Amino acid sequence: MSPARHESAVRELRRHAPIFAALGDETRLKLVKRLSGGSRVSIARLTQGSTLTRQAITKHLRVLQDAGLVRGVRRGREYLFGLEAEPLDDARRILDDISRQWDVALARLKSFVEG
Amino acid sequence: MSPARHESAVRELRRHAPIFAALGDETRLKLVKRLSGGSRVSIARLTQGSTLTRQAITKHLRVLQDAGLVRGVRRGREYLFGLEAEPLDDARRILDDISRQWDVALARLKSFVEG
DNA sequence: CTAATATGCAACCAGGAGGTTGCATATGAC
DNA sequence: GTCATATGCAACCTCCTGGTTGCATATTAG
Repeated sequence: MSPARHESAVRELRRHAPIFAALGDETRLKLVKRLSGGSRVSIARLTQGSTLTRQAITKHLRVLQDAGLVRGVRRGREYLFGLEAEPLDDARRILDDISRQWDVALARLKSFVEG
Repeated sequence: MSPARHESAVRELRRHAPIFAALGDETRLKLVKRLSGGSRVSIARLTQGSTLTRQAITKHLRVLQDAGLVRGVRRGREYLFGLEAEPLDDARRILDDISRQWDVALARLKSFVEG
């Protein structure tokens, strides 16, 4: 792996850590899951059924939006939030990379032990 | 989807949010990536090359360990840390589920628009 | 117009996160 | 045995997070 590639990997981690951080809260994870159904939902509706305040939900949505996981559009007096797939895919790719590297390492160890 | 299945999904989110939270820090993400190479590394060696203190790294490792992402074993005066694949796979599964649900929703929308 | 609804903004609060320093202790090397 | 190395523990600090309440504002409904 070239030095250039290694640097880009580090930059990649820096870019992606906030995505995981945004997902690292139960409330936000629930919101993401809810929005993965495809519909755009208002803050008021997202608050319904939660024990939290509307403002708390609003803050969580802002965190998700800052991480790019969600995007809100105004419609009349409402603000509708919908999922954004791209950062989710980025996060998946990171985890896949790590798991892949891990599997390779295990395979190498196994072949070393056996051979 | 039965109520029972829905409840288990909520419990699943509660269990998995801490994994994402643990990954949601650049330093910890770097540590995980480093350990995905397969070797067990001591705290001292993990600290080398970082601008942070050994104690800071130790704290991060503890967070990762609490999330189950990493496990440490004592060897002599050292404490060697290695990756644990299972929670990583759990996190991947969650992301896959969400992406899958999202794709289904998009497909449904598309077929609706197209007729 | 008036009332209800949906959101925005700001202040405030408690607790946790991330980091440091200092000192103690266990283990390995010579 | 002595010294260097690797780690543990505790106190402390600052800043951010997650949450609240209160009030202001915009928009839709009747």
